[in-house]
Amino acid sequence: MTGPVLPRGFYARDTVTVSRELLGNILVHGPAEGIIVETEAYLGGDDLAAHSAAGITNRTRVIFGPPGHAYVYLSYGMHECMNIVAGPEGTGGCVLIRALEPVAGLDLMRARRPAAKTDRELTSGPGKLTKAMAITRAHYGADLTTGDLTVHSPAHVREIEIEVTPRIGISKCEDWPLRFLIRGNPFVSR
DNA sequence: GTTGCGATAGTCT
DNA sequence: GACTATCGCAACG
Repeated sequence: MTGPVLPRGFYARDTVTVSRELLGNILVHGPAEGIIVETEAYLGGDDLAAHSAAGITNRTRVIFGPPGHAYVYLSYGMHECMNIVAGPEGTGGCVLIRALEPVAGLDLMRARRPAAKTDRELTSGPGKLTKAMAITRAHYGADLTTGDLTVHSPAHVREIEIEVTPRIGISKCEDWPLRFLIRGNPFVSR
């Protein structure tokens, strides 16, 4: 059960706001659905940890396009990671989706993630969730407001507590507090 | 429960 | 040619 698709305007606000408010919303791809429980903000401008810091290249061009589109890239040569372009067009901000709480299509996810020994391991990391949700680089540039891959508000809004920490796995701007997660949720990474 | 390490390929210098 | 916005397994305690 999900509410309406988040509109373009949701994503057009500043990247940190979008990162925080994405928590609790639901990523939907066909029968597979998961609540977003952990995100990271990657800013345009002087955030040297962001891929957009390299400027507009073949890989990063979608980050500088209109908000609400998917930026999917290959990490460490084998895992895909999914981001959502945020902020006004041209600013180079995006939000990395780091973890989901699976809510529908669990059997499908288990089949796609044979390495997961428990349901907690299905989507508790950026490379894991793309596998479980069948998100690939074919979704590069996909419009999340109209396509088969969408983000919905929840049918019933729940009160959540947001925890803020530094981002994971980077070697620049390591102490910027740009990782956001739902406090106490067992499906967050690491 | 934790720590350490190798795999693997696309992207940029 | 170096460097990754990671994961899973093996070897511990």
